[in-house]
Order: sequence, then structure tokens, then C-alpha cells
Amino acid sequence: MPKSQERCQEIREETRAKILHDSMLYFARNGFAGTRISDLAKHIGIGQGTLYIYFKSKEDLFREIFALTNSSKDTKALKMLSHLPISAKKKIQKLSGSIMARLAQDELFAAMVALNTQMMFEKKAFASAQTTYQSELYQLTEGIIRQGQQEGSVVAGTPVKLADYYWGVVYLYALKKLFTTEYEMISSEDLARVLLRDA
Amino acid sequence: MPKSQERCQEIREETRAKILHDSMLYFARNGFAGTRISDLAKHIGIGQGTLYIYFKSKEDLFREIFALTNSSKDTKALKMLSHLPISAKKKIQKLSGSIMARLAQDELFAAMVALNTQMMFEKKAFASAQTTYQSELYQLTEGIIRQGQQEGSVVAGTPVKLADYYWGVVYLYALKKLFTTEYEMISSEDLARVLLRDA
Amino acid sequence: MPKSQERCQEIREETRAKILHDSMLYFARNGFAGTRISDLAKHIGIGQGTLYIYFKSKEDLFREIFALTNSSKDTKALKMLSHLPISAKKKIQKLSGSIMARLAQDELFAAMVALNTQMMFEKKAFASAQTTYQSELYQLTEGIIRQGQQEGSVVAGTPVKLADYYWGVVYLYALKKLFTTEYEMISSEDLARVLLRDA
Amino acid sequence: MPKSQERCQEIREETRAKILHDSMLYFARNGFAGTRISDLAKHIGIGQGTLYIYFKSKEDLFREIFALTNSSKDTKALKMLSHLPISAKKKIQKLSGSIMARLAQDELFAAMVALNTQMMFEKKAFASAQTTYQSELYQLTEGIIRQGQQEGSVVAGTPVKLADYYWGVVYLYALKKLFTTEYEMISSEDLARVLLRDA
DNA sequence: CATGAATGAGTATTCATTCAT
DNA sequence: TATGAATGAATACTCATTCAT
Repeated sequence: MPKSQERCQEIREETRAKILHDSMLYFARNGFAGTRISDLAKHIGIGQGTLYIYFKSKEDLFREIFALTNSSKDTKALKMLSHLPISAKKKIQKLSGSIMARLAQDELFAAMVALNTQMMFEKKAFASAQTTYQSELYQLTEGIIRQGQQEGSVVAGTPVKLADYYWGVVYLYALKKLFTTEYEMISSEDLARVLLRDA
Repeated sequence: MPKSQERCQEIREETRAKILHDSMLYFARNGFAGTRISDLAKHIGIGQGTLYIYFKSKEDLFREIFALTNSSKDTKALKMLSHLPISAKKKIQKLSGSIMARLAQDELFAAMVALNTQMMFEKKAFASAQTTYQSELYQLTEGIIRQGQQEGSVVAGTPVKLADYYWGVVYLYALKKLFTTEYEMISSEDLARVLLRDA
Repeated sequence: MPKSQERCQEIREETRAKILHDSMLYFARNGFAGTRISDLAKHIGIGQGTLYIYFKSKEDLFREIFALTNSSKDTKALKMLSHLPISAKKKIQKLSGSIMARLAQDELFAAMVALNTQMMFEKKAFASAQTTYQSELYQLTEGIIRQGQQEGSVVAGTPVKLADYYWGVVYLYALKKLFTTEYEMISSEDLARVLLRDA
Repeated sequence: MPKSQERCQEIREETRAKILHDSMLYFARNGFAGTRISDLAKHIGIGQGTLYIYFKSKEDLFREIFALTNSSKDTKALKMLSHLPISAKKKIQKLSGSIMARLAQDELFAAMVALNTQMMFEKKAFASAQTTYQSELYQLTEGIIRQGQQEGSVVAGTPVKLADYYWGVVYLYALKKLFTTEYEMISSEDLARVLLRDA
């Protein structure tokens, strides 16, 4: 029964995807230590045992979720932007606009950010060292910053510091979105001002 | 002969203070769920039971530490500053300078900030609602922002949003200090740029 | 495939009943403070954690067991007896006979009595006040005593005092059965003599 | 300073006696496991450490208290009574009268009885086996019972069973006195009826 | 001697993981 | 495969005992 086999495989993939998706938000809101498997399973709508069919352990599940977090989708978009033949100021304005729009709409984005923050709090070395600084995301941002500094639109300072500052603010508002009920979102100009001399 | 009453009282105060002090850093680094009482006691250098003489439970201890976090010392300094007969720009530069200096030296300050962040992650209503926005710290900052907007030195935007942004960045770097080994601290100008039109 | 809902429910009922049954004897013999959860679980033949699936705490378990203790089974039998159209003397003789027979055979009966005694020693208000005196058991007994006093077969004294004396002796021998290895059981005539003028 | 030496000794004796006295009632009401040293010390009005100057351990203290319980005072009075040249019926009436009077007045008597009962509930072999049945108290009582059975005033039954029954009822009312707030004390005739054919 | 703060072995309780159905 | 009842190692908390003052 090859047909049934494939169908089975499909179902497996679906269940697995559902677990990953639902767990990401739950872990993001509750943290690793603060998440009980029993609660998580209830939240997803499956039995506790089912989780262990798809993932070896709670830690394994978290690791996989965390891996998703560093997906390359964002990087790709940024790579395109950085190669456009426009001024750094324009690039930063565009980038800031799209980030703020995404923050406003996409809760999973906030979750991903939150998970990255959780990692700081956790002892366990889920990720192979914090490679954030060597990440493509940072390197691309630094590139734009350098361009801007040459063009005179970006403030002085080492590019790595400024890139870190910029993405730090993004993190900050992702966390606010996820955890605080009342807050006022900053504008894309506010974000851009982290880098731009005179926004 | 009985230990003198005063001496006993003294010892109690000292031990209690020591526990609070040492626990703050430990909780800040490890989180509530991630802190084992046995480890904490070892870290402080006392027996496990001693903790329970002074605090009813792990949660009670955390609550008390958190309460310290919202101490009024910072508020007082800011209140003085805001009443000085100088321009808002000057005030913001002074404030930013003193904050960055403090971040650089005072690890307890970073711990206090981290604990505030932990609170967001915890379910339990340790604090009686998030009164941050009504806090004096925010109100004083908003006052300076309004002054600056009238003077033309501060960017446009609702004062509450800008105050929240400003302190958010402070939080961000307190967390970086506490949790990341390698990072570059922003300058006080970088911080001031959150508010100032042209720093 | 999920375990059928009914089967699950069944298993839960069975386990719960087993825990209650086995705990009653254990608590009766060892007292509340003298019972370790680890020992109790071993005695029942389950894991420690299992106890906490069914009961919120050691105290909760004890409370539930104690509630069983005041079951109405005994009351029903006594109600029937008290309504029979026979002399009070006959009723008392029958009652005493059945009680002594039960004491001889039924260890759970002794356990129930012992638990009631334990309650006296415990601070905690497990039961909602000692309503023993208003209990149906006492009221029915008092009825028979009154009948007997009118018929001249029962000794003088307030019925409540005599009923309390009568059941007190029953308690006494239930405790002896449970806790002492060597003792001589009294006869039903000995018991009846608590009430009867000339047995 | 021999004078001071003696005085010291005196104080020691007094403190020791106070601890024993106050502890007896406390243990009687709360049981061994249910008594916390901290509470007990507070109740007596001394420091926790002081207890350990006079007694090696909680168990040691309890053992000493329990030993007091089996004092020979009661036995002596009963011995005198049993040797009087009067009928067994008279002896039993006198004995019952004095017991009930004592129960009414002397709370320590009730405490002693309660402690004996506690012993049944405790695993630890504080006492060298339950020698109650070989005790002089029982033997003297049995003697009177035998005399009564020959005289025809005492009911049939093995003397040991009847003696046990008789003292059991005394225990019962000592416990009632100590633990229940509302109850009606039986009369000395009620008590005597345990043994007497026609009281 | 007297004290009560400090201790840690012992006990109650939680929760990730397993497994019979 | 899916389930959730059962497990026990890990963790929070208690309390008899010690000891510096």
C-alpha cells in the first residue's frame, strides 16, 4: 500500500509542523524552564506521549524551534536590499519601514526574537556559541552602515556597535509586543535614528 | 546569658541584607525557574534552611528582591536634574552620561534591570500590575522631553513613547552587560540620540 | 489510537479506590504525621508521583479518607434496628452482638474508628467541627435508650451521656484491635452492660 | 563557693522540673510527631537550646516524661484499698469514686493517660514492651475482681479482661477530658457497672 | 548556663519521560 | 500511531540539633 505510506508520511509532517509552530509561541511566552510538557501538549491539542514520538526530549524540541529562529529568510531580504544601487540612508529607511511593519503584523517574528532572548537566560548551550556577531545579518547591516558613514548620513561609531544597537532596538520592541499589553510602538523614523545622523 | 536583644536584631538584619544582595545577582543571571534553592544557598554561603528563616518561600524571596528593584534612588537623582535651570538638551546629555557611566560600573544596576525583564517572562503577578508607565521615572523623563520639544531639540512623538524608548535602550544594554561576554557599549551620544533631533 | 474514554475513567476510578482503601489502614496504624509519603506509596505499590495525580497533597488524601469514615452504612443498619417492634433491651443486645461480631472480623471498621481518634490528636480542622453529638448515629442510640428507660431496662442518666459512653467503649476496643497484639475482647454482654440495668 | 554551688543545683532542678511538667501537657495534646521543639520551647518559655542542656534529645525528653506517667503513686493507693477488710463491691465503688473525682480535677492525670495512648500510636519502642498486663495496677484490680466474683457482686469473665475493660473506660474519659470541649462525664456508678453485676 | 541563628538530613511535591493499551 | 496514567529523579521546604555569643 504505497499510497497509504505516503499519506502517513504527510500526516507525520503535518503533525510535526503543527507542534513546532504551536510550541514556538508557547515557549516564547513562557520560557524553557517555565514551560511544562503537560501544559504544552494541552495547548497544542495532543497527548503528552505524542510529543515524544516526534521529538526526543523537551530540550530537543526547543533546539529545533530555536533553529527555525535563525532562518535565512530575513537575511535574504536584507542581502537584496544591501545590493540595491541606492543611498545608505534610503536603505536604512526602507529596512526600518519593513521591520516595523513586520513587527506590527507577524507575531511569530516577535516569538523568534523572544526565543533568542530566552537563550541568553539559559545555561544550556543550545546553540553552538552566540555567533550573532559573525552572522550574515550583522555583516550586511555593517556594510550598509559603512556605506552610510562614507556618504555622511550615518553617525560615527564602529559598525559592529551600531549594527548591534540597531538590532537590539528591534529585539526590544519584539519583546514589548509579546509581553506587554499596553505600549506605544516607535515609528520607523525612531528606529532609523539609531543610525542616521539627522532623521 | 541570653544574646543581647539588639545584637540578635543586628545579626538578623545583616543576614537578611546579605541574602537579598547576593540573591539579586543570582536571580538576575539565572531567572526564577532556573534558580535552585540549593545552588543559591551555596552561592550565598549559607545553609538552605537559613533562607527559610528569613523568607517564607522561593517566591517570597524573589518578590522582595523585585521590590528593591523599584527603589526611589534613581528617581531622586532624576528629579534634581529635571528641576535644574538648563536646556532639555543639556539635561538629556547629562542624564545619558550618568546612566552610561553607571551601566559601566554598577553590576547591581544591571541586575535590577534584568530582574524587571524577568518579570515579564513570569506568569505570577509578583508585582501589583505593571505600573511602569505611571512611575515617577517616566513622568520626569516625559517632562524633560516636553521641554525639549518646545525648545526644538527633541524629536517629535508622544512623550510617553519617547520616554519608553529611551529607558528601553537602557534596559537593553543592562541585559547585554549581564548576559553577554562580548559586546560594544554604546556611547552616551548614541543613547541621547533616541531623543535628540541632531546629536 | 487513544485509550477509550471509558476505560481511562475506569482505570482512574480503580486506582483512586485502591489508594483510598490501602491508605486508610496505613494512616490508621501510623497516624498522619507518622506516615511518610514514600512509605505509603511503597505500601500501596505505586509510585510517589501517582498519589499526587489523584490527591492534591498528603493532607488532602487524609481528609478524603476521613470523610469515608463517616459513611452512612452503619447508620442505616441502626435505623432499621431502632424501628423494629421489639423491646429496647432486645435492641441493645442485638446491636451489641452485631458490633462485637464486626469488630472481630472487619479490620477496616477498626481503621475507621482509629482515624476518628487520630483526628482528636491533630490540630488541623480536617473535618468541619466535631458533629459527632448531632450525628444520626447518636440520635438513634439515644432513642433506644429513652425507650429502654421507659421500659425500665436501661439505667438512669441523660441519653446523650449514655450513648456517648456506649460508643466510646466501641471505640476503645476498635483501637485495641488495631494497636495491641494481646488483649481479651469483651463479650457483647459486657458492652450491653454499659446501658442495661441488669444484664 | 559551696553555697552558690547548691543554689545552682537547685535552679537546675527547678528548670528541669518545669520543662518536664510543661512538656507533659504539651506532648499529651499534640503527640510526639506533632510537637515541634521550637513550639514547645516557646510554650515553656525557654530557648530551644536550653532544652538540650537538660535532655539529650526530643525522644529522650519524651521518654522521661513517659516514665513519670507510670509512677507508683496510683498503685500504692490501690494497694491500700485492696487490703481493706471490706466487700469487693465497696472497694470498686470507692475506687470508682476516687478515680472519677481525680479525672474531674487533675489535668495532669488526663495527660498521663493520653501519653500512654500516644505510645500505642508510636512505632518507637520507648517503653520496654507493653507491660501493662503484668503491672501491679492490673494485678491488684484483678484481685478485687476475683474477690467480687466469689462474693457474687462482680460479673462473670476472666479477671484480666474485666480489669482491662475497667481501666480502658478510665482511659477513654481521660482522653475525652483532654481533647473534647463538650462531653458529659459518666458517674462513678456508670464506671462501676463495668464490673458490678447490678449497680 | 541560656540563647536563638544556623545547619542539613529528611520529607513532601513536581514534572520530564516511559509504556501498556 | 496516539494516548494519558504511571514513574522516580530532582527540587522545595521543615525541623531536630548544634554552637558562637
